[in-house]
Amino acid sequence: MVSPKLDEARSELVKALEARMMVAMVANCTVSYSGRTGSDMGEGERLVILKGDGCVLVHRGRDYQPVNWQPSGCVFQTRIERGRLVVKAVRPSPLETLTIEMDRIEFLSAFRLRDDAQFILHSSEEEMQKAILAEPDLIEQGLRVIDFEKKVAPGFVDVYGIDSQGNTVVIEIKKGPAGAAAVKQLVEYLKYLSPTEGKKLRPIIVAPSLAKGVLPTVEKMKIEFKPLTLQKSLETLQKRVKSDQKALKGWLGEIPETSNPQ
Amino acid sequence: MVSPKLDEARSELVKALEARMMVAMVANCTVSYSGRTGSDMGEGERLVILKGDGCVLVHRGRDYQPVNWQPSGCVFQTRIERGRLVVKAVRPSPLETLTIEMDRIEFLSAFRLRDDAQFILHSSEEEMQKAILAEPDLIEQGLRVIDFEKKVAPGFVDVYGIDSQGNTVVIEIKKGPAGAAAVKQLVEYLKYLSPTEGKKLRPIIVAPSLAKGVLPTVEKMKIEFKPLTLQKSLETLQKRVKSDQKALKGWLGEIPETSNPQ
DNA sequence: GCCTGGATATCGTGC
DNA sequence: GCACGATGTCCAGGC
Repeated sequence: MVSPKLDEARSELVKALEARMMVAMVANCTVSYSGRTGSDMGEGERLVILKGDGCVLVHRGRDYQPVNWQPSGCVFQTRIERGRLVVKAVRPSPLETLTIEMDRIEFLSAFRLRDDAQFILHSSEEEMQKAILAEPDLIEQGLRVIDFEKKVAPGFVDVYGIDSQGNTVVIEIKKGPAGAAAVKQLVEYLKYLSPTEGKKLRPIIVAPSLAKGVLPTVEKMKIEFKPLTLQKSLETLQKRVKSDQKALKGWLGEIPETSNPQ
Repeated sequence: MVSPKLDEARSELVKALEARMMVAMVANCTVSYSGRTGSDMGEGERLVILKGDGCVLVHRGRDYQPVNWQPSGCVFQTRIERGRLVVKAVRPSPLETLTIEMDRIEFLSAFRLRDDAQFILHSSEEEMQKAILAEPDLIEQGLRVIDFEKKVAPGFVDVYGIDSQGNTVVIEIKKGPAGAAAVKQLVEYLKYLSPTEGKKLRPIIVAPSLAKGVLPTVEKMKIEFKPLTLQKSLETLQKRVKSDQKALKGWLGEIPETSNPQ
């Protein structure tokens, strides 16, 4: 619908929302929010999106973030008042209300999206951990991994192992520059771990780099730093997949054309 | 444009992006992201939004958040390859790439949004702080505020003052239930502050309530708790505005019809 | 339900 | 550019 009248737009909107379709509209409007805090915005043209699960987005001409929004689970009300189409989205808990008042609708479109695909996020810290588990030599020659996500009092040790000399190795992984928080966390874990009799406890931070201020602390606490990037981890896992496929070839006599992750 | 051919869609897209217009399209597509981490998503219909400032949003049929996105400042590339319209959005720093491959476009629309309005957010914690600065008696009789957002080693003290007995008062404000983090933050600040000779240091948490588990810590650390809601703060500020207006009336001989905050 | 920790967090501010 | 704090953070997982 291009430039519909307000009552036409309203009936289309109601129909679409009842059918749980997605609605996108471009309209001149004001927007106000009241709930955990409040906001107000005067007249202007915006892209308004209402989804079938009861969420709302109001986008301006720029910025990735919506200027106003409402999460899933809202109840919608529409009415026409003083020459304006008013759309309210009320979220029950916490109680908050988004009110959009439109006086000129450039455009309205409703559609249903057929979409069964899975979204797969390659969480970087997890990939780094997988790479270390698959190839402990990434950290150092002779390291053997004993456990991972090992529970200690305040949380979980990322990787827990023993080096070639029999010392206990405790690894904290960070995907970005390791900051004070990471160091503090590792130090905290050390309080609850003891080395084998006559051996050492070797805390190691694995990350692409160390943040600026933490070097003194790291040295003082005798924490080692082993640089490892996400890139390198992914390469290692890739190689690993290939060598697994070779092994499969020996086993089954063929290599699958395409791998099917997840 | 409804159900355009890929090359028609591409030329319209290029034209719109060059004119820095916003483009919204509904298309069957795959999306992959590579950068700080990575993601992949198979075939499905989605709403794709490209804005004039170089940001991208990919929305599915539900959820407030986009499934994939790219912030402002991206460079767009488009090409047709193996019967698919490929749109790449590259962000230079940090280097990350979002790739959308579309094989069927249901719908494409380009528009320019005229929007000069200001967005006004009534940030709650700030309002509470303003209320305390305007009316220190909200906390207790005789409190005088010395400073706010006062810099101490790990951060900023929300409000810093002296009570009627000459003791130093350190206030941490929370708009919601004050949890362990708030208490820890306040305790941290105390390390870097000393009371006047012969006087006490009084740490106070100001919030609508205390979170469940923190009462023991609060008592142990001798932290005081003063309940204050956003509502009460706003009322106080409102009254303040009115009394300012009365003062103005005495001064100028009139009251403005509507206040114009911000 | 409350609380804790992670995020492709984003975004602003100070250095 | 980097580090740090605030966010209507949102969101999942645990208790």
